[in-house]
Amino acid sequence: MRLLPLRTICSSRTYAFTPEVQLTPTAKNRPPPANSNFYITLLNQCAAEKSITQTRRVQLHMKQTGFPHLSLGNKLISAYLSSGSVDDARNVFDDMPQPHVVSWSSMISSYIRQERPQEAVALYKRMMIENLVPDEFTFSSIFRAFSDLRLFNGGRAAHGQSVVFGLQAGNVYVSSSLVDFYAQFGRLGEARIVYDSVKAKDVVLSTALIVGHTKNGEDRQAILVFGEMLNSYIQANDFTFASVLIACGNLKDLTSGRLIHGAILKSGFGSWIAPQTSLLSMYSKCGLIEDSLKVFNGILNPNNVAWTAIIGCLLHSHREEEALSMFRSMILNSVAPPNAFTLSTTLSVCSSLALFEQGMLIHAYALKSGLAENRFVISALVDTYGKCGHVGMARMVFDSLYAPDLVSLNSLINGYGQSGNGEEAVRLFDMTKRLGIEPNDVTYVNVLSACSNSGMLEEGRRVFSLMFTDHSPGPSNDHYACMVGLLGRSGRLEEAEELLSKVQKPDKVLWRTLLGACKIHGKLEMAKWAARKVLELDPGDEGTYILLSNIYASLGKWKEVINIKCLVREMGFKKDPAVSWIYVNKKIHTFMAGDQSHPDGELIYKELEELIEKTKGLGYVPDTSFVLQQMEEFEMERSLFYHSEKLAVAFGVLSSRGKTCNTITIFKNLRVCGDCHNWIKLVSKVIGKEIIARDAKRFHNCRDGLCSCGDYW
DNA sequence: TTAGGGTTAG
Repeated sequence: MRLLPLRTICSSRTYAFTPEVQLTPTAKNRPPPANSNFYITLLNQCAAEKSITQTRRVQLHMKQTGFPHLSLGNKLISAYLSSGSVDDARNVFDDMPQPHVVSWSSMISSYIRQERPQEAVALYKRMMIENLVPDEFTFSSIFRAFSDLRLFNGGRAAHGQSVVFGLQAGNVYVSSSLVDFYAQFGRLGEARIVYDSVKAKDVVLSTALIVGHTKNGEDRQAILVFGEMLNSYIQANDFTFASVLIACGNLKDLTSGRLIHGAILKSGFGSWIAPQTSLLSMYSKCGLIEDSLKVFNGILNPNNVAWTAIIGCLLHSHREEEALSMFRSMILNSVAPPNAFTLSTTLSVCSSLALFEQGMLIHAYALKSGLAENRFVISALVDTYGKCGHVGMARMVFDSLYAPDLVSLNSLINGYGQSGNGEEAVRLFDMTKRLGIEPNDVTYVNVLSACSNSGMLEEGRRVFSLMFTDHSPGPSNDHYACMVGLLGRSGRLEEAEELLSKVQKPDKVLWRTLLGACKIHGKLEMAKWAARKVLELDPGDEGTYILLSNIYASLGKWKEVINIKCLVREMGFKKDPAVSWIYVNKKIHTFMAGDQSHPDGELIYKELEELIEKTKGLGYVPDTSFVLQQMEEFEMERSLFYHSEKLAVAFGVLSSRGKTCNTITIFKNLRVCGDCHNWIKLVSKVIGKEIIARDAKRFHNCRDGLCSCGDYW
């Protein structure tokens, strides 16, 4: 027997196993011959199974067998698009001499689904250039691309084309999409014309108009369209119910909301997730958070939309602790992981309670899950860090933005303002236009408040004057209130009053701001006048009574204080008691004035006495003008010593002793008292640590006897 | 073709 040369054997093995062989088949290894029907069946299967790999294999097989695969190009495109690979589909599409119109429209709608509107519009324009006739599916998707890209004229031109091709009037698919397009640009008039042009309206078209109205703040109109729809015997679906409930919530129209809740149950949508989510939001907006929780607990498998909704509801109902535990439950129990919506909402909870560590944990989660680049998450982080007194961290997150964002910028300006760094706030404001951002109302409120917090009168005046030249439509009452506050705090009460007189319709906030300034400077007559103005606008404004009584108290006019207190009691008002709190060992410890309920009460009072003695050694003199009740001088001092913020600081000092932490952070629900402020500054010097006091308005970072607010707040 | 949840101030 003749042996084959070794090299030949090797090469034959190589031949059999390398992929090149499969691409250049010989008669022996050629795959079985196939016809169109065979590949059509295969491609249908690939599409049904949504498999990119299988579709690629079939395409490869076609090439190997020499089958003209582009003859089934439209089928291939369809299989790739079903599998979610728009790029593979595009490769086939580009190789085809004349793709079918269905392939054009499928490509366009897939680009839109994948949030690639630019490519969708480019394909649509190519259709126009090549004189192709789009079908109804092309039009029903292309308007979304134009609205996503904020290209109103492009969309309107496409509307014209759809009319020319006879595909708009009478077509609910095209018209629904068009109604949505016009509504996205706030053009409800045009949306209504399109809606009216369709004789045989359906549920989708009606829902599109309802949504259009709610998105543009026309909630009453939305409910009217819903009624029109029902009168035309069009049955609402889950989308419709979910949308119209938004309108009820915005209007706080509980009667309609409840009626619709009943209708949802009757029509069998009671267990559908979108209407349920809308229902819980509606109840929360109507102030019925318990009902929201009831609806949420009835959802079998809440998705991340429902979880986010309930977290937001709890936040808006000021039940932040529960909102956070809901977030924890979501992480532990839900199959749906938190998304950017969830994170920004939960960060807002952290921001509201100034929970720095929780905020950092969510930041870490965002980084790990790839959500740290979402603009909502970023701006929520900037806000949270700023409100936690860590404006440096806020700046770091802001600087990580590729393109600066208006909301983040506003949050950062606010962060600087609250921490007493008005100069940086103004510097950022001056950079705004250079960053390509147009400041809005919030920007001006924040920068003016920052000036007010830092006593920057001239800068405040300059910024305010810019509002008349650079900002249309000029300052609003809120901006005037900032300016009145700034002038008032600087002691220029007459000027503040003069500015106020220029406001066409001053609201109670403006008058109350003037009243607040009068309190700082003990201007009783002007205070009485401002208080009268507030009460003319809102006779039940309890804050005004309290402010006025505080002014009398600081001037020692105890008879008037008692009169007001009686009046307030008769009117049934209850003043929010001052509460301070501190986080120690992952627990919140709250204190009220003279509070003895803490388990470590004795130790805390002992610590407090010692701190008071030590600060007296540094020059602390109790300032009894901050006592708001008539009592003997000695009693006044004692009452000052047991203010809630002092107790919280004493507990903080006690708990941090021997530990490495260099900062003690306390919180107070109202403004920090002036005497406590002086005392806390001195305590920071005594213990050699920073004390951060966050009150209702701002941060006080006290270090070495000085405060970041420069004693101006 | 239509839908529910998100960030800033007051």
